[in-house]
Amino acid sequence: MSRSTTPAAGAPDGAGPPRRQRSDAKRSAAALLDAAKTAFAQSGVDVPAKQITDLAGVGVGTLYRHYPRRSDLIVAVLQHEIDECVTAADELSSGAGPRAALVAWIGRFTEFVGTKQGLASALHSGDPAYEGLPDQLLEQLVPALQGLLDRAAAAGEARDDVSAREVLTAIALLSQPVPGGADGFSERMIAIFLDGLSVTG
Amino acid sequence: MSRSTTPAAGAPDGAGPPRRQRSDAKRSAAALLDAAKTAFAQSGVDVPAKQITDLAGVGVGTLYRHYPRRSDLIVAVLQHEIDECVTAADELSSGAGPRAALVAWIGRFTEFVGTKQGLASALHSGDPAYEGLPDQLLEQLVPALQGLLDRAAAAGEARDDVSAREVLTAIALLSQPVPGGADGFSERMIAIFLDGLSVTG
Amino acid sequence: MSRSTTPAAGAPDGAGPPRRQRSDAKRSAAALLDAAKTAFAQSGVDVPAKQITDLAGVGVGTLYRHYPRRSDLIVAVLQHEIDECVTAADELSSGAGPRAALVAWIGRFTEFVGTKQGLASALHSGDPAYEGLPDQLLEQLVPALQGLLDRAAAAGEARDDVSAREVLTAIALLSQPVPGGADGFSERMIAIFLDGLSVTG
Amino acid sequence: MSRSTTPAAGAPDGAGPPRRQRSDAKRSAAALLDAAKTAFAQSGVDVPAKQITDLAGVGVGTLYRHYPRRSDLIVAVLQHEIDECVTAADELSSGAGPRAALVAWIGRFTEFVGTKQGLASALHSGDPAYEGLPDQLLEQLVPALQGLLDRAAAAGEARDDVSAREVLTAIALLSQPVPGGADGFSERMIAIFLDGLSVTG
DNA sequence: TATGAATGAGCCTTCATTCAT
DNA sequence: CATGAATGAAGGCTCATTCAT
Repeated sequence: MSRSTTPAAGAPDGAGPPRRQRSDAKRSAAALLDAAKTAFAQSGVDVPAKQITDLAGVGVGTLYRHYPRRSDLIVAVLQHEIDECVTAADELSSGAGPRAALVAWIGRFTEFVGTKQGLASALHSGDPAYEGLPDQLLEQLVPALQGLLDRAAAAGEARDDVSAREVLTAIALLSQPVPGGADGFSERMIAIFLDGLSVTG
Repeated sequence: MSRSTTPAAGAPDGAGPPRRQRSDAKRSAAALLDAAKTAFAQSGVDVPAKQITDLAGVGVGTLYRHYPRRSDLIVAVLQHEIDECVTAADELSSGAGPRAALVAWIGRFTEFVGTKQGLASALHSGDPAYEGLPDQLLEQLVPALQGLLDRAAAAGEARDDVSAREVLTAIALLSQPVPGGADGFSERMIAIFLDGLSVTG
Repeated sequence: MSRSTTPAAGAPDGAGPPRRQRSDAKRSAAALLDAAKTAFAQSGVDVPAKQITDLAGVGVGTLYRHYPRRSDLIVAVLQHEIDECVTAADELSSGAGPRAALVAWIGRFTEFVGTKQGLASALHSGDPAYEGLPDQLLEQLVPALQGLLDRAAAAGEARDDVSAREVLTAIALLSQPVPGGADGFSERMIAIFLDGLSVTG
Repeated sequence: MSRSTTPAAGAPDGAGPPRRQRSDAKRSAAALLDAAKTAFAQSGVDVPAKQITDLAGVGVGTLYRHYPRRSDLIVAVLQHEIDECVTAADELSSGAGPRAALVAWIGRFTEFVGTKQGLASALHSGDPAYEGLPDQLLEQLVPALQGLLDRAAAAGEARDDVSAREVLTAIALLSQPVPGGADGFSERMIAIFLDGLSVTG
């Protein structure tokens, strides 16, 4: 009734691709997901929405259409990566030896967690939108690790009084990137932890 | 030479309101430090300044006088606790056995880190104000742990190819509170890590 | 001359999805009109377009095709009801006695206005799109009332120094629903007003 | 932690008064009240906050400090005027004759309502913030009118089966400014209504 | 020195409007 | 013709920071 918006915004960019090709909404959603992943990694979960949309090459409105709340975006990003991680476990479990497979997968997981810095803290922010989220995500990874862990335990190469879930959490913590951390810090600390995990005595 | 150096203990105040007269700026600074510690713990480092000043019972202006930048406050809070932690190490080192002392101090440290959640992420935020800060703080703790670690290594109870600094960092990570974490999660994971640390083979 | 003017009732449609084929644009326009009437009543004239289109079961684009500006929709809604009101006057004028017919029609009009709450304020919003609109709409009702009013005046049952237009406006105002209004408030106040109108002295 | 606001905004306006004189918060609140009154009258209750603050010569923040919610401002504006209206009643009641006083006060009230257009609709918006507000405001005016009404009734100049509250509401409705309204429209319609009110038969 | 009112930049979010399909 | 995804301007609101008192 009152909005007197200027008729059109005109072309925002002479150069870019021929834009707005009704590129099947999915394109936008995916681009946003990707942009968010990058933006979150660079600037944390509180990164301004504008930064994400610019990176994705879409308007803010599009972000809100696909991910009404910030948490929706965060969840989507996490879920997307978790999926990849689970897949990796399947592939690894049918390959190398018990210990090797365990180590390999943990390496993959470490990599994943390493780029998720801020995300974790968002999950614990108390925002009701994340209610049970960490748990839910973690549960998807538990089976992946459990299999590998069982094989190792069966081979006498791992203690059996620790749950896959706990190991997962511990590894996740040790995978956090640290400022003055020399290269391979995470890997070496995780190795020590795994050593402790092998102390079956 | 007879003028008392004490800054006018009996300032004239007949007129004005009974305002907090010359109430030693230090009082404010301390109150703010305390309030910040609490506020940070409750709401993270991004807690609104107002919340801190309200808690401290001072005006915002006072916060800015004592701690011009948010980082100044964060640093102060951390430094304050680090000091207490270092002191504890001194006391412990001259008490129990090598391993016991090590474990005890790490327990103390764990406790400290456990309540600092958000602070850590602030340090890694990339903000130039924290340039080298984590390092600097860590360095103060290194000597504290190194002594305990050396004693343990000398007694054959710890590998010697890991620096005190690395152990400190690893423990700090494992001390992070986790959401679904059962009681004693941190302690148990740290125990496993220490087990790995004892694997001198 | 043998070609049927009916626009291809049997359009080829073998391929595409069973889309609403040539579903008479009128259907959409009508559905929108109806939806708008409801939406306006519920949420005022500023109700988001989306809400109207959802209610009508059409896409936003369709709304803009039929009613480019919000005012077009508002005008259409009002016009639609005015028409019904005028029709009612015709029927009533040839029925009951002077006073009874007048009262009856005003009752009908009251009902109409009562559900138009927000619309009125839109008309007075200063938006050039409504320039002269209220006048135009009002003019259509004037004849309807004038006849009834004249009959009453002729019978000495109404003063004659007030125009049908003014009466119409006054009644419209008194018909506005009021919050704490007891049932029949409008009716009773209008009755008082009509009493005043009868004071021919 | 992240806000990198440019240090200062500099002087927004070379010409204006020497600004920011700590002019006793009340000054701001009053200026805002006044500006709001004007802005509401000109552009309705939904007028952008910026428009109000510009008019008041203060920053947006100041608006939110004094009136956190839009409704707070609306209520304040209304209350302010109600007060003046009530005061007027006191003065009038001890002056002219019964009917004259009644008419005079209603004139005053009409004036008040006439400039409140949009406000009324805000009160009926269903926003919980206005819960009971109209009632509350109305109740303050009821005693003012009741006295005048009683005097008139006692003098046989007004029917007694209508409450002051109802009269108040009816008058308020008739006082609404109408677009094509000739000068004195409200007054004349109200006069007719009052005539009806005098029909004691 | 302390206070807290004022400021305004910046971010979030909604929604009118366009336009590719 | 209809659809609904995309866009981006507009406005709400918060909160860091300054500065008059």
